[in-house]
Amino acid sequence: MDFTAIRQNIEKHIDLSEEEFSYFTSLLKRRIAPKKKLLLQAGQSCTTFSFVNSGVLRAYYQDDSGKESTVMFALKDWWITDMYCFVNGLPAMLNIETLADSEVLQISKADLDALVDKIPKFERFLRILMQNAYTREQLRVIDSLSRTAEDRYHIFIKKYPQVVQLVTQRQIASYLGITPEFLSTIRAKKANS
Amino acid sequence: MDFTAIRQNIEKHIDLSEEEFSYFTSLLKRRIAPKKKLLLQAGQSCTTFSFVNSGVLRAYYQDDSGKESTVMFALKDWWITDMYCFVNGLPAMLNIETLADSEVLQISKADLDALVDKIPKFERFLRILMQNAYTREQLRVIDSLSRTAEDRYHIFIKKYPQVVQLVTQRQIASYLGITPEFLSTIRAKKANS
DNA sequence: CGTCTATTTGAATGTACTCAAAAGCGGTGG
DNA sequence: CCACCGCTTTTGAGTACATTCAAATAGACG
Repeated sequence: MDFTAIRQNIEKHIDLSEEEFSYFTSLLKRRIAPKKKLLLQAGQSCTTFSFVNSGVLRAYYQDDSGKESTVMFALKDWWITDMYCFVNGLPAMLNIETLADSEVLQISKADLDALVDKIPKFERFLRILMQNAYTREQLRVIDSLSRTAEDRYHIFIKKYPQVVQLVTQRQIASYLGITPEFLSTIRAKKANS
Repeated sequence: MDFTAIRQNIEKHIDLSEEEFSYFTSLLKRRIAPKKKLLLQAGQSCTTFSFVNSGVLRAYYQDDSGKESTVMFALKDWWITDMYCFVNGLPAMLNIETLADSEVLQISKADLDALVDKIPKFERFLRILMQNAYTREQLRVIDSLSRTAEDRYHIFIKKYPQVVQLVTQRQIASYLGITPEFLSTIRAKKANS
């Protein structure tokens, strides 16, 4: 298994000895999936937290009418799960699918709980991860409250240019909370200006 | 100073000895403010994290045109700050105002950093706080993407009935991302059904 | 009691959606 | 290699949800 990326990801925030790191990696399970597979399905128990080693994933909510709302995209170096259901031990509300052939490194909730008890530095690591996730979502809320769909689209492509290359416009539309048709008109408008 | 509420708040998640707790409280500064005062103003440096001991606060973003978007309300037992700017040492983007006479207990960023180094249990406490904040915001994003304003209003009054008593409809509208006029028509509709 | 702000109501407008149909694009099998 | 299939994107017409602006009414506070 290739732990280069995950090691860098963690050591951006905490320092680990070789023993600590190899204990950590002993808890990881590698999982690969081809494009268009569900790694997590709404209703299933959500007991793993995944680090993206390669590929592209998308977490989305699907309402009763079938409409999808994209919660997040995850490229290499991102962590992804249905955090609400993961921490509360509830059945997943979200679906997580691969948008390309992907490889993830997964840790179970039980192992993660044991890890933070054994090595408190991981508690800090997770605190920082959660802090960043919180502030990112809060900024997204502010954008969704204060800006038009057109502005949000331009902010999105500026903030996540790599994602734009890898996902469909339908998926971007569902991240922005608009229809694919309306996103198309926004893009047409931009082209003529 | 009355530390009953903050002690309970923390001991919901971690256990502290008397020494640990009194070290923690030695870092707190009490601040009281009458209704309609700004505890934090956009542009100021944002170096404190506040626990609400009594009263009601509101954090909001104000765009260039003057339009306000409410990010959160905080009642007794809530923690509030402009987290993004607090953790990154940036000037505040948000304003935080009292909606009633209020008392908060504040800890500075420097003291909080020292605290988590000294007592790792606080790292866990903050991790849980951030986790809850993250999942709460994520649910809010999902609601804002997948539901109409009318649904979001009904969800809001069900989820935060105490808040509804204490804040104006204008403020609720700015939390939902709609105009006060439109919230009024939603309410009228509900009354006739 | 008077003033100030919040809320309501209504008309006109704009932003975004629905539905339908056409055009584009990528992958697969013959 | 290209023809076809399925899916995505575009385009357009009609509609619904939400905003703006203005004015009336109601509440809160000194």
